[in-house]
Amino acid sequence: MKHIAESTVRRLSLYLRFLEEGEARAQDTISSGELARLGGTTSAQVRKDLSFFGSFGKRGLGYHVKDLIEAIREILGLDKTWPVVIVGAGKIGAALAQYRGFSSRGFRVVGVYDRDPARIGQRLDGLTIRAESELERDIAKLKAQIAVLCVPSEAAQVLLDRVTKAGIRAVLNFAPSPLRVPKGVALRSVNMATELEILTFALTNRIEGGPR
Amino acid sequence: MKHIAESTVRRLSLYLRFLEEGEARAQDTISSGELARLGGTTSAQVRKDLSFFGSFGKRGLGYHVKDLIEAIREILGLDKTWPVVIVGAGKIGAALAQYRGFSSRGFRVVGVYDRDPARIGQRLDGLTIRAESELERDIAKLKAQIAVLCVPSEAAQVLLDRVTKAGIRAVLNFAPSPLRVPKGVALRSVNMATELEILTFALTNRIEGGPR
DNA sequence: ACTAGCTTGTGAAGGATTTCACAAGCCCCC
DNA sequence: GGGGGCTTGTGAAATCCTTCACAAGCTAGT
Repeated sequence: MKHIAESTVRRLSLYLRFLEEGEARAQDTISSGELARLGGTTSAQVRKDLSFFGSFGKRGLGYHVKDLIEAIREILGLDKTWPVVIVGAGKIGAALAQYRGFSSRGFRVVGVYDRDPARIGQRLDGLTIRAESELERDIAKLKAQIAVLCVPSEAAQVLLDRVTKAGIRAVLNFAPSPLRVPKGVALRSVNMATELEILTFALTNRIEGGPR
Repeated sequence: MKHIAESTVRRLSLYLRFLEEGEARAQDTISSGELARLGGTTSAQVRKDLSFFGSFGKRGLGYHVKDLIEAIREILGLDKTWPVVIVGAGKIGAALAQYRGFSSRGFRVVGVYDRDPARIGQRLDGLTIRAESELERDIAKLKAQIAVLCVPSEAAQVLLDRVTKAGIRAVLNFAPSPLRVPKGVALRSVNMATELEILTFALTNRIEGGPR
């Protein structure tokens, strides 16, 4: 397959949300124009995004909501349930472990890990915080391929190396430090300070409308 | 000033982190090549990014670490302290209110707000959770221009409208719903599910190396 | 069956961002 | 004071992404 831009994947995720809302309202079909309006983009963009993966619409009618939901779920890999482990049960890790928005989208948090003995054994929702030393065994046993890293910067690279060796293929990192991943492992980093800094840049430089 | 790409601002924030680490190690100068290696980009990219704002280096030598730190801080607007209000004291809001990574970068959380009477009055670090009804008065009094929105989707637009009316000029949103902002207000949204979905897309489509 | 009115899918154009490549400048050493 | 070895700053080229614009196709109504 041709290379797909990250911006395209991000928009597909967004369209999926609108489609699911439409489905909940018993909406039958939707046009590229309506999806565009909801997502703050153009109808051509919506059609182009979808066209990378096939042709899902009917000319004159638009897209059948249920069919398009199914198609995008499959494109994004959401047609199955993904077990996710959360590494680090501090404030952020604990918050994410209990975040409802994951389960509704096909993700299931199957383990939360920490190195602090004071935290091990505590319960978060239906999960018990486990010792970091169990990570390797659990990842293999649970066949988890996705890890969310919520540990301090100093510990991030070591833990990333450990989980990738144990079989993790994708990592969402919240530590504000650059990480190296082995080839074949996908990494995304979310840096809260950077997000705020993009905002202060906009404020400082008075850009009309600001970034999106 | 010419329009600056968001990707450029994001990288500047990253360079700043590396420069601060260099400063902590008493490093005196740094080349675009070294910054590029740390940030996973190219030296030409680093130089181009900086060139939009001026010329900060010395040929043959590189950039003076302290000077460049100061320059980038000024570009990003980090040469002052920004008061930030957090709206919503659920799991994510509470975690962010106590997040250390903000204060070290010039942000100061000056208020945390919730509508739930059970939460109002509870303490988070040095802050007391306050009633949402106090938002307008406090934003004016504290001259806060930045708000972090950590409320459920249904409440997000209403609260965004309220805080922008009260003087907020930039919003970092964690609710997974699209928001409309008045002109002149900057908005960024972080959607945890979308981040994971970009990863499952990469896993499903076996893209070499995956997204960054 | 034909027409009017939409809407898709997609090449081509346009715009934005990244990479290339090199002249110009600085430091250090001899 | 001059030369060698680096490194910056920046136009130009290349690549990537978005928007344009239109032929083709579907539905509904008559």
